Amino acid sequence: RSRKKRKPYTKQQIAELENEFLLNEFINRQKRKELSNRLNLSDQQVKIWFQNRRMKKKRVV
Amino acid sequence: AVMILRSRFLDARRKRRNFNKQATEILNEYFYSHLSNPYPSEEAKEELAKKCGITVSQVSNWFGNKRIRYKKNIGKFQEEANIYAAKTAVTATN
DNA sequence: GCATGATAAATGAC
DNA sequence: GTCATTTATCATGC
Repeated sequence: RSRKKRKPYTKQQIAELENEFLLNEFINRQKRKELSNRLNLSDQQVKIWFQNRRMKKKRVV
Repeated sequence: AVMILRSRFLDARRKRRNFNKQATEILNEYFYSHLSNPYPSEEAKEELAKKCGITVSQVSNWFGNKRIRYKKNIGKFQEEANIYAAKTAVTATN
């Protein structure tokens, strides 16, 4: 099983993800599904993005 | 558009500055003397950070970059590896 | 022009 | 879920 190549997201995708992150840092399945569908990202990608985003927030000291 | 420019401007952490030669020496010494397992523990990272005058995160970044770039092109680092191998060999005999 | 440090996707341990 | 990583990409130094 080969590793998926890292692909940077577009400004539009990031903007919408950030906007949702402001509303709630933990996204539920429902919103995750609708958001991933709208942004042409997989459900898994949105989930991972929120995880990484929470780590990033913590990292800023 | 303004937000994009602002976010990039605020991303000052990316304003990179090279480490001084002494810090690089210390990091390379550790890396090449632990080449079989170049994963310093949290305590080792803190010690390296203190010696080098950088943060623990910067130590982690350095090892992350070093591991992948070494693995990707061992030949390019061969000379460097020999230098530090000899250096640690000398200190070991003393 | 690449070397280098930092950050952004993606994986895996736990 | 967190979190240390791997990997590609970005931004800067020189």
